[in-house]
Amino acid sequence: MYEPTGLRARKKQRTHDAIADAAVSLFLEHGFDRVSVNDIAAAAEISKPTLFRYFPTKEDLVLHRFKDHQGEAARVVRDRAPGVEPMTALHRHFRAGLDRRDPVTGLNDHPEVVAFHRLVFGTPSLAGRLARYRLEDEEALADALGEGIEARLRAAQTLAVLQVLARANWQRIAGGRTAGDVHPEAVADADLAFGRLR
Amino acid sequence: MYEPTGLRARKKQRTHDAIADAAVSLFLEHGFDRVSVNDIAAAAEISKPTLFRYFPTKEDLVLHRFKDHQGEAARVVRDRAPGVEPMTALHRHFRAGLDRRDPVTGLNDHPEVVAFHRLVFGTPSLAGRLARYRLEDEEALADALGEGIEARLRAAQTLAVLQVLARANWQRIAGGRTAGDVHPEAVADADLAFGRLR
DNA sequence: CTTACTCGGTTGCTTTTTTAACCGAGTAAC
DNA sequence: GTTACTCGGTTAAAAAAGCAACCGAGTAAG
Repeated sequence: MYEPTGLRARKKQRTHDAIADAAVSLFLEHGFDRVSVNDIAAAAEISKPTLFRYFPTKEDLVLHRFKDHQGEAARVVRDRAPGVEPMTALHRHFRAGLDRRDPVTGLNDHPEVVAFHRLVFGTPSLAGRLARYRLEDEEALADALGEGIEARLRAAQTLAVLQVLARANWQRIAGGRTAGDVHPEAVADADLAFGRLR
Repeated sequence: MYEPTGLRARKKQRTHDAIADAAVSLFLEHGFDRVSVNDIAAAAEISKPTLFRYFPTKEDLVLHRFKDHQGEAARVVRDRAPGVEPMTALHRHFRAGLDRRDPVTGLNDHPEVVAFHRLVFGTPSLAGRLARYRLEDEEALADALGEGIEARLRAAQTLAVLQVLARANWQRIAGGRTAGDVHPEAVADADLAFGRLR
């Protein structure tokens, strides 16, 4: 269990971050469709093929931030402590996300995060790909929950709930309120939603 | 007459500078012999073979600054305007160097330059290589001045004069005086030396 | 006298990056 | 309806960089 911290790995990490940072900042400034991959490569001082070696598509330049959370629900269920119900584990996990203002919960009022959110959901192709990611998440969660149609239904309902909760939080933030102000309602919403889910 | 300003060239230039800067600053801090090429490579965040791809020897990490001036005297003579005597061209060139405080004239009191000077002439292996560079300069200047033993003698005397002038200036600066203060004497010395040379 | 360092410098092999050219789809000009 | 763009994305070849292992000389310990 060793991670190579050689020059190669370090420079790769830096290149990756340089590309992602250049891309997001250009997208936020001009909009996703008005920035070409050539512009990004130039800003990051790398060539176009190199850009595509780090990110398979233009959309991934934005969506890679969600990739870290890919399959998270399934993982939470699979790694839960013995004796804990799946829905309880997911509830606690979401609650912890709220407490630490994890952007995926929608409860984060940093200007960058809000602008990033607006970028993603204001760009159809990005929102579309995000929806497809959810389908994969659903499948993975279904597998973690068991077999058959019942597991699938519960997985679909769970992810739907998570999305509604996050969206509700985000809309409140977008309305001008602070994360700290919204937090109690967000917790209450989550309690209610997960209670109903059980 | 176009210079390729692609990514490749730009990054090469940056790597070159990063290595040279890291090396000189480490040398100034700890001394030439107490810094290994491994230390320099680590500080510049490159591998050892890469370092030697940019600089053939450890000494060149310091002396590359003089390489820019390699063969300068010969060039000045060869490119002089028609009707101008070789020694006159060299005299004017040196005088111009004094006016712009070119470090090779010794008339520069920037702390970095002084420290660098002390580094070079306080390290035997470096001073030695620098002397060998002078021999090449002499040959080139001799070729520019003509053929036969006479041209060689004039070349040798000329470079000797240049070195004496620079060393005199440097010693005055090392004594604590400023470049502006020393400048008139440096000009007078040069006038005298080149007058005698003709 | 061996053993085991360190240091300047090199060698071969692999990985990464650049370059220039290309593809297919869209789109504006004439 | 062709021409000539631009854009997302790919390909092949060549340059550059990383890595590990080595060489030969020096040097200190036992």
